[in-house]
Amino acid sequence: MSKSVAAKVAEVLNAFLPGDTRLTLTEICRRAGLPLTTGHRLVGQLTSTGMLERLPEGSYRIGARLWRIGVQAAEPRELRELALPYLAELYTATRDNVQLAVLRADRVLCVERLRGPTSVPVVSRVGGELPLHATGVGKVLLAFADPETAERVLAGPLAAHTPHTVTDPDRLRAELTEIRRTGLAHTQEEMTLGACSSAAPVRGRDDRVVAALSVTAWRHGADLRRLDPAVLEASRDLSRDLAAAWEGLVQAAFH
Amino acid sequence: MSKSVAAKVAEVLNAFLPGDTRLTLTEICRRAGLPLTTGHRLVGQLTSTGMLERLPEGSYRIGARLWRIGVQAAEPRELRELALPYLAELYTATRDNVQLAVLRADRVLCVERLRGPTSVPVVSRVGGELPLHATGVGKVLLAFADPETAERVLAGPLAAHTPHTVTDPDRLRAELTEIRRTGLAHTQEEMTLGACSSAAPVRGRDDRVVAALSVTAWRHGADLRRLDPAVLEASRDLSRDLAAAWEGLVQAAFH
DNA sequence: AGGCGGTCTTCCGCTGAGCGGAAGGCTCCC
DNA sequence: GGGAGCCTTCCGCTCAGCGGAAGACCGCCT
Repeated sequence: MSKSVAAKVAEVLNAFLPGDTRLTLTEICRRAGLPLTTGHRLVGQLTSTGMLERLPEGSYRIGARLWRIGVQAAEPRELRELALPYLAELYTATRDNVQLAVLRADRVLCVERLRGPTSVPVVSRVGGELPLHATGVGKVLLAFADPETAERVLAGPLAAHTPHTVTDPDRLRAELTEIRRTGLAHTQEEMTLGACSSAAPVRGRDDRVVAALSVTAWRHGADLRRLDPAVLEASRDLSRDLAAAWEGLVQAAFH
Repeated sequence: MSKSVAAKVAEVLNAFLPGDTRLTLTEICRRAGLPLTTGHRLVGQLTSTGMLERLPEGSYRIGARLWRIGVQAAEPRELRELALPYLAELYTATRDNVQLAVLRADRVLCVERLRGPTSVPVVSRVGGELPLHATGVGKVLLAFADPETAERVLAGPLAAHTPHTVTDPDRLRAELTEIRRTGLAHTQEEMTLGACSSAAPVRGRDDRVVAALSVTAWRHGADLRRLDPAVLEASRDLSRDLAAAWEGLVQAAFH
């Protein structure tokens, strides 16, 4: 069965990965699995409609129109809109890299990120993915995930991103147990050399963990645990607000 | 000439306007100008690819996959990423509705918005549009727009959103002159009854105004001008950071 | 119970939009 | 000059896309 045009359009758009500021037509076709002619025609049509934009030197990037459509997605917009003020306070308190993430397909999906001119550069990008075992938010999400998810991840390949990445499943299980006990996760140069983080869960309805937030700082800064109180406070305040928001939605549904 | 499938896909996605949490299939087809059968097929294909999501009660919404694609759009992502820490500080300082906007097709395009549980509810939505003449950010963008744009907007219909909306072009011209002089714009219940705002320009390369930021608060709160220092500071700091970022990009391009 | 209005789903004969290999042009580099 | 990589255009072929019609479902009202 041949692929529909709409499916090909999706392949073209999916060719753009987080971090790709622009792609050549040839690279788009390679990633989308389309012949050049077909890709050329579809990319042209998507450019005409504003979904893609062509740069002066000939390559393409995601268009502003797609941004306007994409930001309307309820998920994860509702979460990030509620979270933004707490992330703002956390950023103001720490002046470091603040992040909000959710669990998606056994990976960390970065929903929002705040960093200032003096923040540690990190690899996360909004809309991008990171591994669960090597990031603060990832460890939190893993700790509070259902046991099947956790075991599936721990049984899978655990890549060493730096010499400090914890790749031993038993050691990770012990860490996850501790995270569930304390409500806090830490990493020490496990994803990026020099970068350490403190992370905590964000709870929604029925105390379920729906996200995690974190601060990432340079290792040689002050003791990382000094970030814990601010992280815990943001976690608590956002969780409370989410619960209230859910309650409001339930109230609205029944009245 | 008939419309290509890719163009129809764009029409379907464009049917979703800011504020539409979900649409029925029939409404999507109505807005996209498509027969039910054609729409049904395309919407089904877009749902299969994750661009749209179908809700249990049968209506549709923008899918998370489109969010992930849309957030990669360089414009306005680069601006908002640089702006976020300054918006964060402005929010923390004021605890009110903070907004970043750009000029797009003679309208205000809301690029980012921060509001907390106690913030004044406003009509702006990320990705949504608002009029130039009735909002703080709009007046700033108009004041520093090229003269043709300003005259075109002032010559066009100036809707009265509340009884306080300034719709007299000459009065608006005088306001714009004052805004250019002081670097600040104010509104008093012109867009929403009860809501007042203070706004300032965000400058990029060559001192060009590329955006505007604002705080919106309840009228019966403290005197609005108390917000001015924080708004001006955020405006100044962000503009400086943007200039430095441009400089860095220029340096990178030549080395 | 029945009618109405709105929604969504499926059918299926028809046809032109979509297909993509080939050829060619352009730019950059060695 | 030649190679590599990119992008553009052509054009004969064909089946994916088309959409009106019919029908199903649901909720509301009388």
